[in-house]
Amino acid sequence: MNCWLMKSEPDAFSIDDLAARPGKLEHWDGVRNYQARNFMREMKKGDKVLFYHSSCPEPGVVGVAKVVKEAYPDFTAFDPESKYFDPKSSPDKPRWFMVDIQFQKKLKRTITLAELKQNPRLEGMQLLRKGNRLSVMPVAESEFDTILAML
DNA sequence: GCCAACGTTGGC
DNA sequence: GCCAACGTTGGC
Repeated sequence: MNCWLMKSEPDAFSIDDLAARPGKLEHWDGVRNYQARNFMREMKKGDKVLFYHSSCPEPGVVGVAKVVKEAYPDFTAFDPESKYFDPKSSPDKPRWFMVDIQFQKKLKRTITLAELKQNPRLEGMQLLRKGNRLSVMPVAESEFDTILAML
């Protein structure tokens, strides 16, 4: 069992949007970064995901989801109408992948980035590294538990 | 809106 | 393979 953190801009797709989806399911399309893609390909069914809101007034962890479908080709890359279209990706040779996640819970409040930074137990977290821009990244299980215990 | 950090592209 | 230019991310 691995743990992950996935970022989303709440204006584009928030934890409430996930909770409102039929079956509370969503395919995580649009990742166009190789490192993030590689992490998604490592994800296993049942892995836990921290849902993080970025680029907003109060960035931080807002909920928990789980992986319900392992990596498969991101079909938005094949669609010329999509903003995620990539002519270098094709159904025979897909370059980009996505996973499906399912809503588990919304936290009673946002555990803010500022709080995470103040917690000495989270010092090593990839999210807190300077200049970090990955939208998908691994989280140690101890860090995952530490964060949820901050509620 | 600013800016630091990082990834990607493309000329050489 | 190097590196400058450019685009994007994301906190503030």
